[in-house]
Parts: sequence; C-alpha cells; structure tokens
Amino acid sequence: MAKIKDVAELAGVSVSTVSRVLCNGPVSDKVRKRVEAAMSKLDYRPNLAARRLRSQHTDTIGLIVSDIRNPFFTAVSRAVEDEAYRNGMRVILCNTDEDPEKEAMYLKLMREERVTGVILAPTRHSAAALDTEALGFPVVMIDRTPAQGDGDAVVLDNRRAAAQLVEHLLAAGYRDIGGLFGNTSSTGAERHAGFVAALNHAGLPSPARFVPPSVEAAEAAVTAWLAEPNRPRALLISNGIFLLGAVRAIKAAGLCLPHDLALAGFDNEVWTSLIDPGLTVIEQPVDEIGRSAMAMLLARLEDPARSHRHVVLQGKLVPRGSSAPLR
Amino acid sequence: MAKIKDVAELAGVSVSTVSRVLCNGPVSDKVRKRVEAAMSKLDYRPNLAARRLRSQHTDTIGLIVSDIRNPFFTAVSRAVEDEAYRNGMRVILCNTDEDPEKEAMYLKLMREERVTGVILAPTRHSAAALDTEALGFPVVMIDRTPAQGDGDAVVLDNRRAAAQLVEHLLAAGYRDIGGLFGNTSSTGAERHAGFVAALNHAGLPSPARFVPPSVEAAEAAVTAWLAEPNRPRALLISNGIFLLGAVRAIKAAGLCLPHDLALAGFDNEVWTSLIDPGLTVIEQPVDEIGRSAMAMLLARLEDPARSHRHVVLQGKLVPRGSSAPLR
DNA sequence: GACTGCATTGAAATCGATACCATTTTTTGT
DNA sequence: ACAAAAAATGGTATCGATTTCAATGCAGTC
Repeated sequence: MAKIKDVAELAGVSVSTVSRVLCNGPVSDKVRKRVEAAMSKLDYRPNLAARRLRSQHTDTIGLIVSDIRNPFFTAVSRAVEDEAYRNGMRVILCNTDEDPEKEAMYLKLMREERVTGVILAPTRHSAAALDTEALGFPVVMIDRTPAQGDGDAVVLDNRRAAAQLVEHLLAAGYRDIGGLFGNTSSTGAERHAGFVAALNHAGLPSPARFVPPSVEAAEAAVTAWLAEPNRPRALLISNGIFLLGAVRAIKAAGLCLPHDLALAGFDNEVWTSLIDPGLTVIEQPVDEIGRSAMAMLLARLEDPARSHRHVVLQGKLVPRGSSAPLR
Repeated sequence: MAKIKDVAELAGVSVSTVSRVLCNGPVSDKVRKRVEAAMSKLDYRPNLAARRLRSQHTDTIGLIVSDIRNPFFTAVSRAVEDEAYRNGMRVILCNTDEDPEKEAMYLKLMREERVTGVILAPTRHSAAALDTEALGFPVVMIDRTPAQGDGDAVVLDNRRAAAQLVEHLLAAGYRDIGGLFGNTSSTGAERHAGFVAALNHAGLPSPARFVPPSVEAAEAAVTAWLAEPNRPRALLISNGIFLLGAVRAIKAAGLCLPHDLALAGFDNEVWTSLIDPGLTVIEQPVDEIGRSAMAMLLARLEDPARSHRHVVLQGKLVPRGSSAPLR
C-alpha cells in the first residue's frame, strides 16, 4: 500500500508538504491540487498506527459494558458511537459479562491502545477499587458509580426512580410490594434504597431479594417467590433483563397481570408495550446517557483539572396496565 | 508512561531483550525474571501503535453492520467479538444505517486502520459494486451477499426459510397470503423469491410489498394494507424490525391474531414469545453466524488463495399461536 | 587449552507518519 | 527597487516498538 513518501515523489514535493496537505497545514493551492491528484492516483490512505505513534494521540475511546445484548447498553453504545465518530474518534467496544477479571483485562488493553479516554459501566466490585487516576486516561462511568462525588459519571436518579415506581403502586392501591434487585452493581443497591425508603415512608415493610444479573436467575427467583404462601401482591423489578425473567415466571405460574399480581420495573424495552397488559416501567433516557457521557469525556479532556461531576438524569414513569388500580 | 527503553535500563539489559520477553523469544530464565520485575515495577504496557507500525500486523478486524440496535446484529456482533478476542484480535464496530455513503466512509477508515480483515453486512447497493479485491484486506459478508458464488459469505438459506414459512401457513389452511419485504438488502429479495416460489408452487398468487428498513415504514405499510377491502388473510414479514411494526399496526387496527389475521416472520426476538398469541418465526442461528464469519475470516487469512465459499445456514421454524390452523 | 556449536544478548535499521527548525519564495510597505 | 515580513517548502529527528544481523558467553569435545 502506498505511503507518504510515494505520494511525495509522484507529486514532486517533500513528505513534509504531503503531511501538511493531510493536516490542512499551510500549502499553496497549486501544490495542494498536485498532491491530492497523486494521492488519489495511488489510492493513498494514511497509516493510522504511524500517525498515532508520532502524534501521540489516538483519537480512540474505549467503551466497556457488561453485555451489548442488554438493550440498555445497546442503545447507549449506539449513542456513544455516533457522538464519537461525529467528533472524529473511534470506539473500541468490550463486554465484561460483569466479570471483574475481564474488566481488568480490558482496562489493561485500553492502556496498551493508549486510548484517549474510557466510558465504563463498572461492576460493583471494581467500582470501589478502581483507581481512575492511575490509569493514565480519564474515565466516565455510566449506569453504575463507585460512590457519590467520586469521579465523573452519568447515571439515572435510581433512588428517585424506584421511589416513583413504589409511589405509583401505592397510589394504585397495592400495599404488599416486593422488590427484586441485582447483586452485582451499585444500580441495584440504589434502586433498593429508593424502594425501601418509599415503603418505609408509607409505614410498610420492604421485602427484597437479590440475584445475579441473568434472565434465568430472575426467573428462578420469581418462580420461587410466587410459590410461597405469603407472596407479594405487587413486584418491583430492578431492570429490563430481570423483567423478562419475571414475566416468564409469571406466565409459567399461570398468573394474570394485574389481577393476580401487579408488576412494575425498569427499562422501556419494545416488548413491554406489546405484551398484554402493557408493563409499567421507568424509561431511561438512553440516548442522552450516551451523548452526555461522550460530552463529559470531551469536556474532561479539554480541561483535565475541572472538578469531577455527576450528571444525574431523571427517568420517566410510563404507566401501563400491569399496575392498574386495585379494584 | 513507561516505554521499553525504561524497562531495559531498569533491568540492565538491551531493548532487544525486553522485546524478546514480550514476544516469548529466547531469553534465559534469570533475565526474563529481572525484566518482568522491571515491567511490573514501572507498570509497563507496550504501545500497540508502535508495535503495529513495526510489525505490520494490526490484529484488528472491522465489523460493519447497519444498526447495532437491531437485535440480530447485536447478537451476531457479540459472537464475533467473543471469537475475535479469543483469538487475540480487536474489533472496530461501525453502523451504516443502510447508507452506502457511510459504508464507503467506514471502509475507507478500515484501510487507514490497516485492519486484518472485515466482516460486513453490505447494503444492496454496495454489495454489487464492492471490489473486495482492491480493498487490501479480506472481507466476509454476513446476512447479505452480492451474488451467489462471489466472495466469502455466511448467510441464511433465505429462500428456503421463506418457503418454509409459506408452507407452514399453507398447511395451517391459509391461502390468501401477503408478504412484506425490505427494499435495501439482498436478504429481502431472496426471501421474496422463496415466498413467490412457494406460493407459485401451490398455484396461488403472491402479493408483496417493499419498504425501507424501519419500524415506522413497516407499520405504515401494514396499516395501509390492512385498511384495503381485499386485504390478505395472513402476512409473512421479512425481518424482526418489520415484525415489530406489523404487530403495532395490527394492534392499532384492533385485529386479533390469528382470528382476523395470521402472522409469521423472521427473527426469534425475545418479545415474539411473550406477546399473546406467540409469533411464529424463523429463528436464525445468530451465534453460529458470528462464529462462522470469524472462523471464515481466519481461514482466509491463513490461506489467501483458497477458493471463495458461501456458508449457508438453515433457519429453524418456531411455530406459535399467530399461525394456528384455520377453523 | 583451543575449537566447535548452541543459546543468549546487544546494536542499529526500520515501520510511516508528524514536528520542529531552517531555508526559500512570495508578498507587502515605503 | 529594496528591505522586512509573511508564507510556503524542505530536511531531519522522532514516536516506541520489532527485526535483522553480529557478537558474546558457555559447555562439551578432543
């Protein structure tokens, strides 16, 4: 494949001049035309590895999520990628499957790539331990956070959102409300906190269960719970993946929504509006989360000294039939 | 960040020796230990840009799909990425939105990255024009193909799958069957061909409509079709995106599946089993498509001279209530 | 003790761009 | 028309690794 030297020779100029054409440096129109002609004749494309090595900036960001098949992360990724390419940056995508070891491995890889920055959905374990300063590049966390006020992050107001769901269920007349939460992310913990607070405030108990992040685990947990004699009258489910497991369990148990059991959860996935009755959910602003994360990363790169901040976005309650008023 | 020279100095050896430790070259155990100690003390990570430039191989593959939010591509991507990382390669993901210009732009980018190879879901337009030889790296196509026998590809047996759906509907007693297909990909054309062939074989007409690849377009087309006086008794829908639009249109029209209209389509997305009644679909072997594509790419890299081949995978009919027997 | 052979190690060239500095050419002002 | 300033261009070092080739050390053999 042609290199800059070939172009220079064909155009009868120095490599410096060709480089200037590439980077919009000061070049006379006449020479620029000659060089561009030579480039297209040779079908020349600059070698990004060489450029990165010399210029010391890679214009590449890492995007580390737990599983791209989770529609939440799919949507966020798409937004991040669009925004990145719009800013002339490339994206390297990695799936950790909530495995701290994989996460550490990919973070190492990011250092080797000398990425400009990383957008990360940390596992609960790593979030606490992660020394974002020592990494050598800025990190913006999404969806999960280590602790309030630490590092840059874009998150949902999880406490508020969970409380909103509880209040909605209470307003619909339900009292006996159970909650299912993830045990690997800070998100699960926060939603649980909001759930507990809202029920406590109403003077009600807040029975909760915690499961690992998989459809199967959620399905099994809900199946078991529903088989118990004093099962809850309504369920709050902490994310879209669990919601799928819950719906399967409810169908398998032959229960009818909301007659036998009310249901409300997180993530407005397409199917939640298609099943009968529709599922009441908190819709996350997925595009905005992706765009904000990218914007935040760019801002941090511009001013490495600026104080860390958390962007906290509000979810939107989408009421549907699964939580229709009691009686 | 530490570089190889720093490691060499700290360990008291030459850079060549450090490089050999990195690449598992011949180094005595004593020296290797010293070098590794120096590496971890300095928290050294090799610079991939430098390595790629010198070694002339990037161990990076490009994955170009129309939209990662399409669950089919999401699943395929995940399989490709797992397989790639397992083989020590990185993946650059790009979304074309079925736009040939974007596709051309990303293909250019792939050349600049000097990728080892590309896995591509081409738009119909590009598929014909694409000169995969001139690109400088091997290309494996997925989901869509330019023409039989040209280039490497992993595809579904689209004709057969569409015919299978038609036969299933015929066996269930439906005669008046319409089909909705995409107008931008070869996939739509092939499924249409299978649809026509199966209906012709039964001596029946094969009314078909073609739409651009979006939920909205499909919803509008189905809404319009269902409002016509001689609307079909059953619909075959060419992919999961359209299926979503079709279901929305059917719900909006207040029609009941399969009583008023039977429905069968492509892509076994989670929600197709959750809605009532379940949707009859062709399930694509998404993991296998991703893995095969990656395997094919690796095989091609190993032997650039081997003859081109198409891997044609069979879909699996998943019959559900939406195509329950008539009467 | 000299010699051969093998396993290690080091020195220097190289990958393909950009950056910096020096030089040449052109423009501007008087 | 000439000096000064500005613009355009060229030469060469450099980014951080791998690769190639040459040199060294050590063991075993006679």
